[in-house]
Amino acid sequence: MGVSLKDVALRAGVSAKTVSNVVNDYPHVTPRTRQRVQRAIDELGYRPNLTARHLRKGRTGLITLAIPELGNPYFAEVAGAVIDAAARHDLTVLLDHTAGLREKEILVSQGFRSHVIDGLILSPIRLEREDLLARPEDPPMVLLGEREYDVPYDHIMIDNVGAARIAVRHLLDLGRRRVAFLGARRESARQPAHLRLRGWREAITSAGLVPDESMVVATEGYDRADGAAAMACLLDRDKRPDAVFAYNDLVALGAMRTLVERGLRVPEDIAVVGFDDIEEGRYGAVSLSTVAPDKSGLARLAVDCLVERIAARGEDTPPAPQRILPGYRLIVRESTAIRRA
Amino acid sequence: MGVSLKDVALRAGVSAKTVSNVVNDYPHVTPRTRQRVQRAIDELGYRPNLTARHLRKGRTGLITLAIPELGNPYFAEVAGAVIDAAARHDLTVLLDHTAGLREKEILVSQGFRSHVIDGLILSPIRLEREDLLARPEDPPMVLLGEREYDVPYDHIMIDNVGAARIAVRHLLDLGRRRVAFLGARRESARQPAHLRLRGWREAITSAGLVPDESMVVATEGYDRADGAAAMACLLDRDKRPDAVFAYNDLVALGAMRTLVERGLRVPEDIAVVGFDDIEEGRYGAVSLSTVAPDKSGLARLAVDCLVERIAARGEDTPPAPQRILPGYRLIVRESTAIRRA
DNA sequence: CTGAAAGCGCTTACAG
DNA sequence: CTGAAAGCGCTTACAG
Repeated sequence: MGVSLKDVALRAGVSAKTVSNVVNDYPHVTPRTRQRVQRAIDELGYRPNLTARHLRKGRTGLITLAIPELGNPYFAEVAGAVIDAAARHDLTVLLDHTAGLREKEILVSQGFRSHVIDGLILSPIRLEREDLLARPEDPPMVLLGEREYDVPYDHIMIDNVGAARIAVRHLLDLGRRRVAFLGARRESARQPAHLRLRGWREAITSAGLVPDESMVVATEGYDRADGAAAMACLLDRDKRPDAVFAYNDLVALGAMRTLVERGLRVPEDIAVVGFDDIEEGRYGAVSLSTVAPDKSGLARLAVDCLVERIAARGEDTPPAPQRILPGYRLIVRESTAIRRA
Repeated sequence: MGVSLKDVALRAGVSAKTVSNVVNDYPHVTPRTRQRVQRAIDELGYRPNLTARHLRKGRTGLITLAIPELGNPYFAEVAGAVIDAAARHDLTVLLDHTAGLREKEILVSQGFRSHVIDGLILSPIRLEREDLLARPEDPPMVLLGEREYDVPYDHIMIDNVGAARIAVRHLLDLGRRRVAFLGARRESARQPAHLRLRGWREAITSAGLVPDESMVVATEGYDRADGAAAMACLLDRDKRPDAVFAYNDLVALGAMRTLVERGLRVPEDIAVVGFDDIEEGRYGAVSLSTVAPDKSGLARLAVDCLVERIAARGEDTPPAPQRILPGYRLIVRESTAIRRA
C-alpha cells in the first residue's frame, strides 16, 4: 500500500536511519544528504506511518476528551476550545460523549482505548469517588468540570459557590426579594447544583434575609425542557418569585419560554440569571444575564495540566495533584436590566 | 510499562500465538487452554496494545469526522449522531473542526493523519472541486453536507432546493406575499445558500408570482449575529417583508431578535422559517418553524457508506460513487402559526 | 489444536 | 555525520 522509509532510503541511496533523521529534522545531517533524501521523499510521495512511529515511541499524540453531551452548547463550546488548546501542543483530540451515563464514564476513566491515547480529560457527572480511585494509573487523567471530588487528580473547576453568590447578589441588588433557584438535585452534596444552591443560600443570608426553600425547584436534567417544566411547577405554587437563578443557561432559557407562555414579562415581572454564557443566550427575545466561565482559559489549563502529567509519567515523584480555578465573570443583559424601587 | 502478550504466554506456559487466539476469540482453542490463558490474562491485568495490532492489521478502527464548527448546534448534533452510528460498527470517531477555512479543509481531505485513520467523513464549506480531485485515494472519504460537488465521491446531502421550496410554499400558503431570503452568497452556484435560494425562487414562481430580488439579503456567515444584521438591513429598505425564509435556524433566530428590537411581532407582522431544526428553535419566546433534516438518518448513511468504502479498499472494481439524499420534513411552529386573509 | 518465525514501519542505542 | 541491528507488541502464514 504505502511507501515506506525503506523505499525512500533505497531510492536516495542512504540508510533508513538517515531518512528518519531528515523526516524528524535531526540537526546533524549534511545539506547535500538532506536534499537528496528530500527529493526521494517528494518523488515517492512518502508520508511517515504514524502508527509505527507511535508503537516505537510509546506515544500517539492523541488525547481523549470525554464530555457528557455534545448537544449541550456549553460542552460543545468547551470541546472546541480544548481542541484548539491541544493543537498548540501537537495533540489531537478524540472526542467521546458519555451521555451522562455512569457506566460510560467508568468505561472511559478505566482507560477504554488507553493503548491508543496519551492522556484523558474527563468531564464526569455521574461518576463516583470510588470509580475514580479504582482506575489504573495509566493513562494520565485530568478532571474538568463542576462536579467536586476528593481524589488525587488534577481538577479544573470554577468556584461554583462564589459564582452563584455573585449572580444571586446581583438579583438582590436589583431589589428582588423572592429569588428562586431552578435545577436543584437530591443527590450528593458535591454535585455542581448543590454548590450553586449553596451560593444562592449564602448570598441571601449575607443580605440579611432568610432563604425560602419553597423557592427551590429540582429538575430531572439540565435541558431547556427541564427549565420550562420547573418554571411551570414554580408558578403553580402559592408564592410567585420575582427573580430566578437557574442552574445553567439552558434551564434559564426553558424557564423564560414558560414565562412567555404565562404572559409574564422578563425582567419586569421576573428577572432571570443563567450560568455558562452560551451564545444562544445573547439572541433570545430577551437576552440572558449569566455567569460566564472563561472557557478558553479552562480548556488551556486542562490541556497544559495533562501535558505535564504525560511528561511526568513514570517519574518517582510526580507533582502533587492540584485543583485549579479558572476565572469567570457576571454578564448583565436584558433579563436583569431593570432595577426596582 | 504495560503487560505484553509475551508475558501472558510465559505465565500460561503457551506461545504468543495461543494467547492471541484466545484474545481474538479464535474458535479452535481447547477449553482448558483457553481457561489457563484467561487466568494469566486476569492475573496480569493484560490488555492488548491496539497500536501494535493496528500496525500489523493495517486498520485502526478510527475514522475522522471533519465539520466546520462545533459551536454550531446543527453540526454538534450531527456529530453526536455520527459518533453513535460509528459506535455500532466498533468505529471510534476522531473529531476535527475546520473553522470553515479552506486551508484546513484541504489539509484534512489530503489525509492529514491518514496513517492513523481508516476513513474520513468530511463536511466541507470552502473546499473547491480541484482540491478534492487532487486528494490521494487513501484513506477512503465520504462527503457529508449541503455543498454540491461534481466529484467521484459518495455524498450524503439533502435535496436543498426541494426543501427550500416546501418552506417557502408554506409561507405563501399562509397568505404572505413578500417573502424575504436571508443568507445569500455571492460565490459558487453550488453553495447550499444558492440551492436554497433557488428553491425560494421556484416556489414563488410556481405560485404565479415574481421573485423580488430586493428581498434577498446576503450575509457574511451563518451565525445569529449575521441573521440579526441581515434583518436590520432588510428592514431599513423601502419595502418591508411579511415573511422570512432564513438559510438556517441560527440566521432565523438572529433575525427574530432584531424583529423584537424593532417592535415587530412574529408571526403577526412577519412570519419566519429556518432550516436545521436545532433544539434551541423550540424554546425561544416564539418557537421557530423549520426544515428538519433527518440527522440520525444522514449520520447513519454516511457511516454505512464509509464502512463499505473501507471494506472495498484496494478492490479492482469498487462500487460507483453515489449521491444519497436523506429525508427531511417541515416542522410548523409558532413563528408561522397565523394564516392571513 | 498449538508453536516458531517473520514482519508491519518506524526509532533508539551503539558503532564508526 | 551515517549505518546496521535490534525491537516496540502484535498477527499472519506455515508447519506439525
